[in-house]
Amino acid sequence: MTEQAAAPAAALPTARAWRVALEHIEARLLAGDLGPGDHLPPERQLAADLGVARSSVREAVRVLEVLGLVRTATGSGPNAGAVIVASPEGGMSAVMRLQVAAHGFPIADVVEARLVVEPAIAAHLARRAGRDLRQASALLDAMDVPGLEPAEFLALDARFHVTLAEASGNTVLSATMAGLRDSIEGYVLAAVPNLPSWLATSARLRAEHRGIVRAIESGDGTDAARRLQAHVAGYYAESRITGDTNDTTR
Amino acid sequence: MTEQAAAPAAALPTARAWRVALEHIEARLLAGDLGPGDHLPPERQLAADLGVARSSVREAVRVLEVLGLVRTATGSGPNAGAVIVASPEGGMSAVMRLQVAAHGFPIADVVEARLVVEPAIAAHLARRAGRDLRQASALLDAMDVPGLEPAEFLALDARFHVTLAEASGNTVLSATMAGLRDSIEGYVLAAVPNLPSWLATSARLRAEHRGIVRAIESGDGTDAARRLQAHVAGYYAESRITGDTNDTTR
DNA sequence: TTCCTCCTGTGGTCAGACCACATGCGCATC
DNA sequence: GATGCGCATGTGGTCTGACCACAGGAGGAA
Repeated sequence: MTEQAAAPAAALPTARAWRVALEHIEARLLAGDLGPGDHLPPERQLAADLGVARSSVREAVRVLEVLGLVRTATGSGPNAGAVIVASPEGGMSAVMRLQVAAHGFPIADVVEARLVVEPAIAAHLARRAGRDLRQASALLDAMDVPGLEPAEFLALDARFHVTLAEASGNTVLSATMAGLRDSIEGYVLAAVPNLPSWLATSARLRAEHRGIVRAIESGDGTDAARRLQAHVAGYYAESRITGDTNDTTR
Repeated sequence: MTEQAAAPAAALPTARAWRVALEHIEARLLAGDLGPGDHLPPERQLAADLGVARSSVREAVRVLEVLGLVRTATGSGPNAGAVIVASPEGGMSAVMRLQVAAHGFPIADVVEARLVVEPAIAAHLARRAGRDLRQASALLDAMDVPGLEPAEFLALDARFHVTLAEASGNTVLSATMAGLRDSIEGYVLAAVPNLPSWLATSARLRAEHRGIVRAIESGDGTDAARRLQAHVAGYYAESRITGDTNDTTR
């Protein structure tokens, strides 16, 4: 329906100017003409080259910025301008977070996706040679500090899970995991009061984390996946996360 | 260095206007104030309310549009304006496709992500009660038509895999799968000439598809996952997909 | 009652201007 | 000749105001 771009070829409804700019940049990326570290042409020049207004170019650049493809900076010099960075975490988080906010992604689906994806990552990680779990272990040590606030603990917990995904060495998997986790961060925090006992729960989570790391290190992918599945599912069941937050904090 | 945004708290560097608009809309979404089907306020009014220029509001709306959260239309009446739609496929595809183009997502990582995610989806689907694979089966029937061009066949193949993900009933998983598949579509097509024999390969793919559906229908998640893993891995190995396309077609 | 016309409000785009900022050249000074 | 400082320059960020195309609906004319 919205795919009029794939329509025959007759009377294309005057390609929108910002899309012209976006596709121009995408084409230059695909052609290898632009790559990480390179600067986009100045907005004014790009506008002149493409025959569109600068505001249209800016809309395209804005999209690229939110998607994590470019970083913009004012001023002059090598650090100024729009630079290709290709850091996907921000973009994945943005799309998932906003889709959750707009009810395009039900919370339950995000949780379920974690239950599908994360054990698979753990199993994959267990099979992977040369894995390095020191960073993840360091986070577990940090979580053993007594007296942590739930918010602090859960922040470390989130980092732990994302770090595991990063240890897989796969940018797509880690960015996806980061997005999944970020998109429901607010809801996870809001559901803490539902827990029967924060102390008991946090202790259990810490023990489960250690067990997961141990399983991965021993190369037992099946066990790691099973433990991770139970770990994630258990917490969500206990905290009874729903979509009713309405406490946006910021 | 560029992280002056994370500075103490003093003299926050004047939040960028477009971000103000974006966060305002996100907050209204989170608060349930806006939902699918609702209209965003007119750009001019939103600009006046927030004390920013209309161009800044437009940048925010543009981001939302690319992320698949709103659909915009000119004119007047119920269908005009910016309407919340929350269709995630477009946004996921956009972020993944552009990240691949900018070398933020190596092709190998996308392929590997499929190898991790898709078998997990299949296993999850096999365990799911009330699954409906009729649509997927119909696609397989369509792929049995003799004389299909590789491009046609692969388009159906892509639809089959995405349809399987959709059958899981999980919007996050299906949108992710769609994004993964879309992001490397061009490369898959470009690698067809690498195949030793298209006829033999397509025949094998068709047989494997049937086997996968059979495994899922029989509820054997382990077998379904194993078959899907071998199916995807086998094709990529045989077609020797690389990141060297440089044939952007459009 | 029906039909047609024009008014209205919407997004889409453009043009031009100004600002804040970081750099680095070039001049004045030592 | 070496050194230090100030301003020209070019960048993104923002605002203002204008015009266009379009779709719907109100209102008048038949």
